[in-house]
Amino acid sequence: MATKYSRQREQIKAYLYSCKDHPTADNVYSAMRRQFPNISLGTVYRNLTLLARQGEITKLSLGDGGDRFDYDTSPHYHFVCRQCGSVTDFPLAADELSSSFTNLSFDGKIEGQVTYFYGICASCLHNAGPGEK
Amino acid sequence: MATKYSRQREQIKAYLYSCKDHPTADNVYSAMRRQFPNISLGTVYRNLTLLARQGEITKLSLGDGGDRFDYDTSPHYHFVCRQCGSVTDFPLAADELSSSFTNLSFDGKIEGQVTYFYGICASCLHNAGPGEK
DNA sequence: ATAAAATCAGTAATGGTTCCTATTTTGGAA
DNA sequence: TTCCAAAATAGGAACCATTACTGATTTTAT
Repeated sequence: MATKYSRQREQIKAYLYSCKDHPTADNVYSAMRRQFPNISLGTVYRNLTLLARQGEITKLSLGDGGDRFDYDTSPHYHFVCRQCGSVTDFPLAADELSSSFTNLSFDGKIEGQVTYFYGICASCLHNAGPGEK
Repeated sequence: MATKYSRQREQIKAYLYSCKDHPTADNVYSAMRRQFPNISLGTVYRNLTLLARQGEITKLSLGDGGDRFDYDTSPHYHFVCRQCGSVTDFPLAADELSSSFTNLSFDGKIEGQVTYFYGICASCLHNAGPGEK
């Protein structure tokens, strides 16, 4: 259970911290193969899961496609483009949403909330103009 | 493109409308096999997808496990129990949350929002008391 | 140095979902 | 009614993301 050092995990973390986007496990795998040609996809998954469990990164389950991973663990929201699939940070302060439900009649223990927005991103909106695909 | 009648789809819809929980495609498949022993899982998926596209039901993608389907298409939220996996309606009026983000500086087209809550449901909380599994 | 524990690469297995094909059902028109 | 094209079906293969298993390798405390 004690976590030992591993070059692979170190690089995975470094890669995530260098990313503005929100890569999938497969994106990370592709990037890692440049440095570790023999790295296994399982290794990528294991380390992403471990890092997420330790709170060093966040795992995003945004419906379609694979899960994504975010180096930014501060509370914030995301926007998913229905057309190109891109995931970007959403400029809405996290607690603008999450504050209102403190005293409602719910009998279970509320631990958290998942919220994301979807639609068409700016880039796809502009490219759609003159009828191109 | 014109939708034709089908007994299977009719029964799938009837089953969903009789459900208080939020069954998965496989739940629906199991239920349908009682009436159509040879029904195909593909048929269930195709019809659930069709009904969702036509707005007669709602498809819920709540992270873990398979998608779920809800006969109630009115805007409302859900609570997912992290322990038993149950999905229940969440007693928070939908527009208490969804109103705040009209005039923020976002350049894309916002079409919708996905929000759900997670934690431990009342039943799991109570059963966990005396140390049983 | 050494040995236990953690991690690894490689690969098989899983679960949920979609896709394909030949056959059957539906619904409008002859 | 009967005929026909479109839509739907059952069955099964294929697909994708993820997890599980294995025996070899690396890390780290002694």
